[in-house]
Amino acid sequence: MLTTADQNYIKAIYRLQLGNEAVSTSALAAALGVTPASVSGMLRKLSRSNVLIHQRYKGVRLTARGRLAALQVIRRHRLIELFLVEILGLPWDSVHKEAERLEHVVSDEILERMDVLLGHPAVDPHGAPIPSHNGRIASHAGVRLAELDAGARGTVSEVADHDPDLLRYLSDIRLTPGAEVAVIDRLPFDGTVVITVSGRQQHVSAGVASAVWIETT
Amino acid sequence: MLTTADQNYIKAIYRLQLGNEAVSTSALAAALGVTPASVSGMLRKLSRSNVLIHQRYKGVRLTARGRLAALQVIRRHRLIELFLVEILGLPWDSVHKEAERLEHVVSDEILERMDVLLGHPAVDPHGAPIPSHNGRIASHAGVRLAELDAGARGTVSEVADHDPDLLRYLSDIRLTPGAEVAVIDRLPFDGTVVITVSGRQQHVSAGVASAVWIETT
DNA sequence: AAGAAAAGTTAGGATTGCCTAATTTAGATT
DNA sequence: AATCTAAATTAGGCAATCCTAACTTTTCTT
Ligand SMILES: [Mn+2]
Ligand SMILES: [Mn+2]
Ligand SMILES: [Mn+2]
Ligand SMILES: [Mn+2]
Repeated sequence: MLTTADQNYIKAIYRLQLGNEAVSTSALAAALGVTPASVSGMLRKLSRSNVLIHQRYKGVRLTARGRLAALQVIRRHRLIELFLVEILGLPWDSVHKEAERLEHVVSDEILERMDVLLGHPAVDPHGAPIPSHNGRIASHAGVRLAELDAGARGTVSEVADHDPDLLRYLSDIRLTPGAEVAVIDRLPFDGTVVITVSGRQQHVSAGVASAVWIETT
Repeated sequence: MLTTADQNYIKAIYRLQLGNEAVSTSALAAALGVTPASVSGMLRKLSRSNVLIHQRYKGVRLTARGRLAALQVIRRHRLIELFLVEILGLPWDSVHKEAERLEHVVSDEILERMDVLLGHPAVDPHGAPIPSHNGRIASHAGVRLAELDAGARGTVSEVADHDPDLLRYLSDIRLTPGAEVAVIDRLPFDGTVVITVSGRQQHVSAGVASAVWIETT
């Protein structure tokens, strides 16, 4: 059985591996908030349970089993987030942290009930796709707002979910999944993007703009 | 901070301590499914954090702090059970085990939302009172069905929540909290109780009858 | 290509919570 | 009061997961 720590490591590797290159020990350590030494130890242990392949000094990759395990944890995480927002009415900026704990303890039966109650939803509160039971996941359609040029328009498909402050700010300026956005201009010197969202014109910093994905229309 | 193990120990001591005598190491070990040696170790640790007082070879008692902590965990447990039954629609015989894990990881914010959504309920799905925030709890009104004599009548106030098989059986025969019961007879030789519940006459064994509490009318 | 810097691993240790086996204490029996 | 038994405790270990410090390997710079 995979422990909570195992699941967190596997999930972090999955996220860092998008693009499919091997994940470095230090990147993992940074993502998990532990020391590189701890990561080395855990990787040795996890490779024994065949969820990943670790090449000493070269990095780590999930196996098919590891990838499935990661997607199942992500499914739990995202369903729980949506449940907390939709059914319990928690603010969307706080549910990520909650789901980070609950994803390891909610039973399959409870998760199934949540899924049914939510009507088999396709995306979480931040617009991220919810993987299916067997690890199928919709591919990420969308470009970072930071990469769009003046004249582009589209719909917000997803926003980064980690930072509560950022999420509250995005709520404030209506830059949430589903919102219609038009890019008016991009300032060349610092990447600030000038946009129109729900009728209003806004300036968003390059940092914020790279935390928002747009599906162009 | 109290760990999951700490909380389970404290809760078990609270339950065994009803009546207020000190709880023995072996009783605790049996309740928690660990060895007496493990209990001795944990008691030493817990007494350092002032939730209980352990007199070597004499037994253990919760302090006021420990009692409050126990009641807060019990509050979580019971609210979660009710939430799982009422909102998620899980069967009442399965929620105890789920709550046993979730009680340690659900945040105060989530718990508060559950409480509101459920309308500040007074009892859990098995009829057990839900302690308040600050550790106030309704006293247990009711006598075991096993102790009633022919002619007695009343309402089921609570049933034992641990055994799923027993709970399914009680559901089957309608002997659930709120049900009206009349005692027709009690067989002297083995304690079997003959009752009427929702129009039907039933024989229940002494074991079952001692798992059901009745508030007599 | 040599040396320095960065990245990664190993060694050794802490903590938590459990175990078994050995020992000690309390309480009951004679 | 001595002895036996049952209960409880201590001693010594193990697995998981983290840490710091020391060492090794890879990569970058010159
Ligand atoms: Mn999230
Ligand atoms: Mn997590
Ligand atoms: Mn229960
Ligand atoms: Mn528990």
